[in-house]
Amino acid sequence: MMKETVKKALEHYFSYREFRPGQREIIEYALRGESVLGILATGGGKSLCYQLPALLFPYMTVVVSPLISLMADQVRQLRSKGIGGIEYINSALAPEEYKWKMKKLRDRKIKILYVSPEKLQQDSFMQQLAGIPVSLFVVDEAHCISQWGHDFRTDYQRLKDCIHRLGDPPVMALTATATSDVQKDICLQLGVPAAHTVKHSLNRSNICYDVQFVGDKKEKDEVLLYKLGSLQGPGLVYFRSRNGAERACALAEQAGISCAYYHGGMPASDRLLVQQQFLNGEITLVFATNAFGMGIDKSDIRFVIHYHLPTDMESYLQEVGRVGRDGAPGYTCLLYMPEDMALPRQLIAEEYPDITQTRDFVHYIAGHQGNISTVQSIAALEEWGLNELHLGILLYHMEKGGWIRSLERTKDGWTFGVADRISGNYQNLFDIMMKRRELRYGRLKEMERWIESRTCRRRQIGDYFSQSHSGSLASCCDRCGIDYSLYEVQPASAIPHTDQAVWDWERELDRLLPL
DNA sequence: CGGGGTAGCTATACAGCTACCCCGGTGCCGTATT
Repeated sequence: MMKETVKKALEHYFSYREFRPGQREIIEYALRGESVLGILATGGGKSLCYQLPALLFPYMTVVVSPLISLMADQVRQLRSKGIGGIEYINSALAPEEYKWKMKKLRDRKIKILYVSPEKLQQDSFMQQLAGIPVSLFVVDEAHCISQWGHDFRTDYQRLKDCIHRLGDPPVMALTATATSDVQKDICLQLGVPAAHTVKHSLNRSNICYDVQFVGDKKEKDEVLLYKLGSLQGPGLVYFRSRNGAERACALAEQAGISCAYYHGGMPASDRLLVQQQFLNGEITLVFATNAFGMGIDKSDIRFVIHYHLPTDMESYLQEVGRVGRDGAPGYTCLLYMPEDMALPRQLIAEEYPDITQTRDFVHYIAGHQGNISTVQSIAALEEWGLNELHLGILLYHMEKGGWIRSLERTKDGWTFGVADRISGNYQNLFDIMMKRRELRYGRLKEMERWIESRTCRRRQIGDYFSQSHSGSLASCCDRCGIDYSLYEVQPASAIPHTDQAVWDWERELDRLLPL
């Protein structure tokens, strides 16, 4: 009977007749009122997993989403299907809009509510939300809990209390990538039994993994330009610096290629424009930092090139995973020289405060025992040289250690209560952060090992996810051999490469001297 | 950490050297009276 209803809803709301692999299983957990962790490859229809049960449940479904733009997209998509009662609440709302939506919330007229993890840490908001019955608590892009929660956006590690305040509704965590460590972290943080995990093979058999070793920056630029000229688009080139993305974009423009760049330092309107143009096919090439990613729902990306290294394999796999979602062959290439390790290493190093900063800040806090205290971000920068991120990390660990409580963000800083008796042992606090940093260096090292390994790259990725990945549809990787003609604009046989033969000499040789 | 840019040096001026400094990612977050 239940099955009948679900099928009907699937057809009625989403116009699908059948579920895609994994969807039914995940939905069934939710309908039974049980928590679940769902791991579905990108483009596998993750949102449907919570949207469908949400429409069948009597009460509201709360969806935690990492990006404001992502919330807006989802709301728009559902509304376009004629589904009502879908709203998001975040800092992007105008005051009147906010008031109006809060009223709608109180009147229990919201069926699916999208919020940021930060919003859930706001006590005034939580008080209102806690008065509304909730049928399901969803964490979309749940790998953020592990990837961002420990340092970049610590509110991702604070969701458990929110769930409890909402009356412990069943939880649904969804993501496209998760190693066993990340799965453990997610389950622990959200109280999902580890056995309630629905996971499908993450092997992307249509992706080719190439790594090209270069001697210096000049050669890297040359290889990049050659690839941009020969590869079939649309394509994406990833950088770890905003400058790098802009520079390469200018270089490509000089070479007569139509393209754009994208990074977090641009005005939102420009970012949206580039994203839209790329989606519409008006631009077929984007030079981007890791800001470009989540919410880019383009299925026909044909190549992803990495000019710089990410800080770990998971980020790398997420980024290359954007290629070929339509199932057609996709080419990925990492351009690498050993010096490239310096940049991600430094990015990791910069993410944590140093020992002096930690000591001074702890001393300050220790001087306010038993009081309500506030710290302004600007003051923290002037006083202790702590940027917004460092301050957030320190407060997060102090909260965890029980030194402070009722931590809340204010307009331009933080407010919190300091415990009566705290040890003030900053060394301990510092060690915890350094342990985390070492862990991140270790993950960068894994990336280095993958690059330098002589064996099949796909197989190693499988090992990384504790799965066995072997089959590939087209070319597998540079260690197994690549048929470049699959990815180039014209088949190599039609137009022999002449002046670019430098990059292709091995293949050229093979062609001239069979066997 | 280490590459890239540049100021400063030399002292016919030039071009070329050195020493030094700079740079390096991801996103939320204000409101309020039912």
